[in-house]
Amino acid sequence: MAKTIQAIRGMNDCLPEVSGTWQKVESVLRQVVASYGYQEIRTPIVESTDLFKRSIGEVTDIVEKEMYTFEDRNGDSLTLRPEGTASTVRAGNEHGLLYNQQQRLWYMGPMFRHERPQKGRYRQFHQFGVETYGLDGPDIDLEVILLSARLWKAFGIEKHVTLQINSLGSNEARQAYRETLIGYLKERADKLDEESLRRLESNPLRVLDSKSPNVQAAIADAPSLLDHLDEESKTHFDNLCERLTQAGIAFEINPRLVRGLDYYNRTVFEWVTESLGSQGTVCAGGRYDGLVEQLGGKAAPAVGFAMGMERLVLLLTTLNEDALDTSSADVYVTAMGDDTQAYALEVSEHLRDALPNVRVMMHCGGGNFRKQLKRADKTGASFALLLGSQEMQSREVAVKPLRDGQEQQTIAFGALSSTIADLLNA
RNA sequence: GUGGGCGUAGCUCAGUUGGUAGAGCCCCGGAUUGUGAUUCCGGUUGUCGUGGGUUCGAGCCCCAUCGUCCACCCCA
Repeated sequence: MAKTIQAIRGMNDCLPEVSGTWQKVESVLRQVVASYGYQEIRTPIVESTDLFKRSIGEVTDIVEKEMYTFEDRNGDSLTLRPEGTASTVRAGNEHGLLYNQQQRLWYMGPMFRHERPQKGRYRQFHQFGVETYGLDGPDIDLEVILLSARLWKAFGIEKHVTLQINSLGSNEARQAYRETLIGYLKERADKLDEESLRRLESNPLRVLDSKSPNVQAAIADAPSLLDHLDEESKTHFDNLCERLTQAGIAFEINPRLVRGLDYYNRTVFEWVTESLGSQGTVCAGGRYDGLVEQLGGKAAPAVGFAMGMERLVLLLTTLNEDALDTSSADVYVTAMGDDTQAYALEVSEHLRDALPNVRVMMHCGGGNFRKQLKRADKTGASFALLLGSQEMQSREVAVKPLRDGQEQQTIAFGALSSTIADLLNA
């Protein structure tokens, strides 16, 4: 045998046993965003490397060591997109969608980051995201969070996710706070671990959510970001919290919640679950009012979020194992004898004409009824149609239920589609 | 990038102090050539991840390497 070739590390095949779940997830996502009037935007998977350097931030891990960057044949540096927001803003600017306009957009597709694979973390992964532009009030922050909350309900997992929110304030206020925090941390440098000392230089706000109990104990009384907000951001945040409460959305204010991408300001939020191991953030987002201008457009406020679809699917399948529907047919058509083939085909095509949403699979490969019914059973079909010379001569069809104790019945060809429709709905 | 666990049949896994490879599932055939899922009988499944080393002899011990899973880190 020739040597086999494997998929690239961290890039997974989506096999039939889960592809049905993915399709369901995708259709629920589309339906919910449509119900809020959001429109889809599709952008290329490959972008100019500079786009991500300028938006995500030069010194972030994503840009420094996780991007799939390569040189095009003409020498340009290209990158497989590691996230969706930068591309959306780039496309919006390029086509004038963001110039003095309000936009409510969504996207869905594969993203690429060269990380060590782990549960809920892969090198090619999929994000579903929502981005809004031209709206600066807390009302749109609320809408975006409300939309995400509706998604959990639609998937029936609202009990397994919790909302955490925070405000990063204006860029100026955050800068000032950053200096204060660095001062505080440096005073306690002897109590910090190596990891935190490194972060002190690269991203001091990240020290706040260190997992080390020793570090947490040492910084228990660290100054809070929320006490250092500028007036406008504080009003914005208080207003959002109030509206969330009015809307009946439970949330937890987490002053240590910071985002890993540089472009965020003011509102940030995360939906977190306990059921996924260490990659527990299933959806995260916030406001990024400076990015549109930073990428060359006319300044426009923006809020959005992104959701990890692998994490969502993982959550759905671990919480609800028997919800997996791997059946491939509703009706399985069997035929015995060579001269019945044409009749079986006629029956199958007739059903597909009359009932386009019913999955009709016709047996191929011959064999006796016993063998054909074994196949029928394996597809998960609810009914088998048995077509032999008797049925063909009388223009009838034997309908055999496979999933419950119902009796087999023989009906006229003309009554077939309506009978099948009734049986499947019952 | 760092650490730990695991790599044996298509799948899930046994495999004793080192003595030449096993079970269940799946698949195929039959009991039953016009009736599945249940039952019974029979059968096929292998570069033991890869490469080296130790040994009379390695699935087992040693080294390297690749893959995979989990955690750190990072993030959705």
